This record gives sequence, structure tokens and C-alpha cells, in this order.
Amino acid sequence: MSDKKKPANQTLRLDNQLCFALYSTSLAMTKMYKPMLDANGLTYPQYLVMLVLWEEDGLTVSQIGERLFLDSGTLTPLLKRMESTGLLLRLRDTEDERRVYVGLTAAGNSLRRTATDLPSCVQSLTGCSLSEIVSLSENIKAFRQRLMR
Amino acid sequence: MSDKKKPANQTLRLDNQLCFALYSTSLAMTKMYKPMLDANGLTYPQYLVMLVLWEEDGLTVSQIGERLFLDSGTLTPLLKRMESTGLLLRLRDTEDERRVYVGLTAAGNSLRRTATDLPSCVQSLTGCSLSEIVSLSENIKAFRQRLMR
DNA sequence: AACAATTTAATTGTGCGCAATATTAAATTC
DNA sequence: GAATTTAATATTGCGCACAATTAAATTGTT
Repeated sequence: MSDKKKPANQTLRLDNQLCFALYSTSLAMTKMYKPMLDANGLTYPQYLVMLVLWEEDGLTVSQIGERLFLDSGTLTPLLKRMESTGLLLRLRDTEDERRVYVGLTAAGNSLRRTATDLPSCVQSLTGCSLSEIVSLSENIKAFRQRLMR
Repeated sequence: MSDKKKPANQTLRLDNQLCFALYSTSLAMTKMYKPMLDANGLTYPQYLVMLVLWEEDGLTVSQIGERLFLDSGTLTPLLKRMESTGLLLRLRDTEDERRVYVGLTAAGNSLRRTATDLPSCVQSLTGCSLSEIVSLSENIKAFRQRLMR
């Protein structure tokens, strides 16, 4: 019985997979955010919804989904939880009653100020320069563009 | 009532967030893999476990977790599902009965051959050169290193 | 007007991801 | 050698993601 390792097929090696680099790094990023988001009563996907609404309030569920690349099966329960914690309101459009508009409450709006220093916290925790972060971010977004065609 | 947009706080803009670039691109990557993995009866996290075991069979749950940065709360039910679909076996160590070893079945091993052309499929679907993919992957992994310190 | 097609959101069910806790077993200490 | 500590896995509960389906309302066509 030799101590046989499989012939190291480079194409299938875990550490060569871009998908795993993305997957594991995204999860690591979420873990880094978690304590700061906990302090603000948000989960990470909820934080993303807030980023969208802080940019432009009063969007429909599907408009939020377009921005975040998430569907209603993900967003509906998430938005309901956020409504129950008082961050936003869900209002059915009276003109087209299929639509549901999502609007920030005063609490949701004021949370913006405390969240402002969150990205810089992350920057200092990683020890990366802004230009490094911007460059990596742009490269990843360019790759995402190609994936989504 | 002016058509007031919020002052465009650049630090909180969704499209400037590296975390969202990672998050959305990772999810997009998983969606790209999905049809190919479906054809092989695997989910994406299950595919990652297979990559680990194809490199080195007979690891414990925690060893798999170290490679994938996932904990037992994620892996235990996932491995049980994979056991029930016949890809692997879970065997408690008789020497230290706290350990559970995970070993591939013949079916799990043979799946490796059909999976070999999966990464190249992804490459052709994205239209990226190998060097582009390698470079992006290395940059992301270097960033992950910093996050995990 | 009637009816088909389209749009939008909600619902249902499965599989993660992870924190917190429990359980079990081995190792260490007293 | 009994008790404590440590280590490894399992369990529970919550919150996503997403496919598939359903429901409801608008639009388009005849």
C-alpha cells in the first residue's frame, strides 16, 4: 500500500479555483463586517438593502433586486424582517397594486450617519490602501460583467 | 418639493463597496456553475468538498473545514446529504471516537473524471484568458489573507 | 368588452452559513 | 484514578439564496 496521492490535477486543485477565491473571500468579508453590523442591528444583506435605499429611497422590491442581483424570494422575507425592526415601510402602490414600494423610516435614515464610518473601518482592519481596494474592486466588477452576459 | 437626491456620499455608494463586488460576483459565479453541477448531482458547496477530497481522501470533518473555512454546523448536514446520495462515507475513528473520517466512494471518485472539464467550461463561458483568471484569483486570495489575520 | 399575455410580488421548499449550545471522548491535572 | 479541562463533532435555530409555483393586476389584442 503506497501512500498514493492522486496525480495533482492542477485544473481541479481547490486553490486554483477563482470561484473558491471569490466564495471564501466574500464569506470572510461578511465575517469582518459582522460585529460592526451587529452593533447597528443589521445583517449583511440587510446592510446592502440600506445602501441601496440610502442612495435612492422609495424603490419597489424588484428595483432593489435589480441593484443587488437578488430576487423576491430572497428580498420579501428580508424586507419584512427589516420592516418589523422599524427600519423601513412596505407600501403597496395604489396605482398598480402589484408593486410594493419600500421606504425608509426616520430610524432607517438616521442609521446612515452611524454607518458612514463603516467602510473606513474595514479599510483599516485590512491594512489595504484605498487604491488597492479600488483596483481590486474594479477588477472583480469587470469580471462580474462578463459573467452576467 | 425639490427632487432631492441624498448628497452622494461616495464612501457609502453600493458600487464602491469591495464587499458587494465580492458578494455579488461570488453569487454570479455560483449561478454560472449551477447547470453544470446539477448535471453531476452536486450543489456548489458540495462541489468544493469534492475538490478537497479529490486532492486528499480520508480527511476528518474539521480538516475539510480548515480547507474550506467552514465549520461543522455547515459541513455536518452537507456531508450527511452527500453520504445519502452515495458520494462518500462518514466513518467514526475507532482510536479517537470524536473524529469522523470522510472517504469517497467509487461513485465519488469516478465523478472526478466528468468534473475535470468544468473549470475550462467556466473559462470559455467568461471569455477570460487563463492569465487574467489566475491574476484575479491571486489578488483576491492575497486580500483574503489580510482579512483572516 | 373579452381574453390572452405580461408583469410583479408572494409563497413554498431545499440547502447552505454560522452562532450558540450540547454531547461525547480524550487528555491533563491534581 | 477521579475530576477538570480540552478537543471534535453534532444539534438547534435563524437568516439568507434561489428555483418553482401561485396569485393578482395591468396591458395588449382582437
